[in-house]
Amino acid sequence: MYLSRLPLTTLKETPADAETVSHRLMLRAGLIRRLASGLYNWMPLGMRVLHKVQTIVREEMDRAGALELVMPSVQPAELWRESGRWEDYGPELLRMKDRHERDFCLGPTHEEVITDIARHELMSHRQLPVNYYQVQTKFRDEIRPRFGVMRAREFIMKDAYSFHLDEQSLLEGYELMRDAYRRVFDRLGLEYRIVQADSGAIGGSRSEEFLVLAATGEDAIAWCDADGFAANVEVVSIAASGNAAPDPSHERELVATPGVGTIAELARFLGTGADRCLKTLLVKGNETPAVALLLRGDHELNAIKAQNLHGVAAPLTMLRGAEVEAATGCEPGFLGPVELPVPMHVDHAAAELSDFVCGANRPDYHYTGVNWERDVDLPGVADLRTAVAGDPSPLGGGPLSVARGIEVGHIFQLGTKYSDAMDATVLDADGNKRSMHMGCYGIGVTRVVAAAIEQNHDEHGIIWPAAIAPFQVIVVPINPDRSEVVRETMAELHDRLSEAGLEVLVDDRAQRPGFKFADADLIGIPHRIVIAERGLKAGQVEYKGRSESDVTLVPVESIVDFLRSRA
RNA sequence: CGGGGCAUGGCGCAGUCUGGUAGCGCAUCUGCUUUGGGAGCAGAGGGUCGGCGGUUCGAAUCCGUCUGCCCCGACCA
Repeated sequence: MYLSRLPLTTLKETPADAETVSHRLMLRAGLIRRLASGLYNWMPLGMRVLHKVQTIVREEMDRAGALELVMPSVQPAELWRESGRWEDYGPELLRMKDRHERDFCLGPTHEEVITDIARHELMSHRQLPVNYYQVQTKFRDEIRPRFGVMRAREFIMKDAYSFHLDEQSLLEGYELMRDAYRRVFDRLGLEYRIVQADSGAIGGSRSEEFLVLAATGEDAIAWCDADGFAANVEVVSIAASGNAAPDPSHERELVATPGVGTIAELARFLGTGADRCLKTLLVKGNETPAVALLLRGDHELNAIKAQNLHGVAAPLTMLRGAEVEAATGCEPGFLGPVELPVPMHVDHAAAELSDFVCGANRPDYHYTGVNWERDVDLPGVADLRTAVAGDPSPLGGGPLSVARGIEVGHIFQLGTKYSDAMDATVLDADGNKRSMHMGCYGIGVTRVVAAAIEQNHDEHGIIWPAAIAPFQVIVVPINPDRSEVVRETMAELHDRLSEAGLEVLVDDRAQRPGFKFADADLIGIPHRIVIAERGLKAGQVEYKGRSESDVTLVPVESIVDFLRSRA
């Protein structure tokens, strides 16, 4: 393809709103254009990348025996009522009515529809197992779309759903998908990890995430090389250290702390550490208006763990200022467990504190030198906090490391959650009706593109992994309008490389060399060939790989073989 | 949803406080020159200053209201 025929508008200036590298580069390179918040147009160059990702995904799904189909993105509400998710899914589900006032939604995922298909099409255990998949547009009305296509509202997902007679078969199907996913991400050329994960709104039992390692990732993963543990930090359980709280050495004292309402301010005000303070968080309860959660000041509450506690309403909801006052008689910022009139849970680490600091349930006052049992009964102890680097691995192999990542794939064992709710059954060999066991498996196709850029770029632009580059080779003629031999060689290389099956982009625009080099680097084509009059005198053109700094001279006639040896 | 901010040619911004004929850079078009890392000169086109309402002789600028967009935020207790 000749670049003069591709309206490529690259931007020299960085768009103001783009925060992350991938978002900036995708806009600057003309891969995407924003239509509205969280909604993006995929321009021709970006579409080529998207196609390549989709092709790899399809090839590996087909190889694993999955069957492609496509389901509507508009879905009738009845199905969602059947599964219970019309009520459960919340405002992320975009709902609408048709002209007859019937309820519909834009599909954020397709468990309901596929289960409906399965209960009509699958009757006998002899048809199982089956795995259906599609590559299709999803819509999730995110609270805050951001980072370009990384967290967009409309995005492309490959979703697959498997149906099995029993748990053993589900396990086998799950492993098959796990292997297929590994092949997909290996072929994409991405550095990733597979980690245990929370199954969230999709439901089911076991699930694992595929995370592309990148500093800008929205997820954090914890792992231990010694024992092979790896999980999303939000699901890492933290055992009690086994250390009892040291004996009290201070008397409890009421201290005036005017206006000191945060842990950071408190620690500074008292000249102590946040890890010597107790923070008291009030959340909505399901039996009482409020439940208090007590954590060490330097620790973070883990929402998933907290909402599984007895008495805590799910999803976890923090109380607002007025609600806190109604429940405790004190404004936020000065709460503590001493004589607090609400049910409480305390984290292991907080239960091991002695002589700690906490709010006095009086505005502008805290207690110091507080001790469990002596000053306040120790509430139920639980694992409430999110793991951090250095916490012990649950498998006992030593301290955990923590890194950030981008979730690009997620696989679940759903079990019979949807098949029970929607009566998706088959007859087994004995003629008995049995709910099918289900698995579901997703890859964020559009997000993969952004993740690839986060992981592969430099100060000049994108450096595409070979498998998903929009073109493999870019040919840059120097001043073609002034040199007939350059012009001829340009046309010759275009034809020869194309015939050799290479995807070639020829920059025949009437631009100066520097301009073309800058664009070639920005759009990240892996292989670059420069045609110049001076090299042609020796019958040579110049080759440079996108991530290399040195140029190689190659005879014109052997350029195809040379490129093949590099590809 | 709460808090903060922004809205002025295609993009990035100034001008708003202190009302008086709408500007800069990039991009686009034409011509000449230039030609190995985002060229120079000359000229040209393109904006009802987000919408509506108000104040005023006069509004991008002041007031009200609506809309859109961006950032931060379950961490505060």
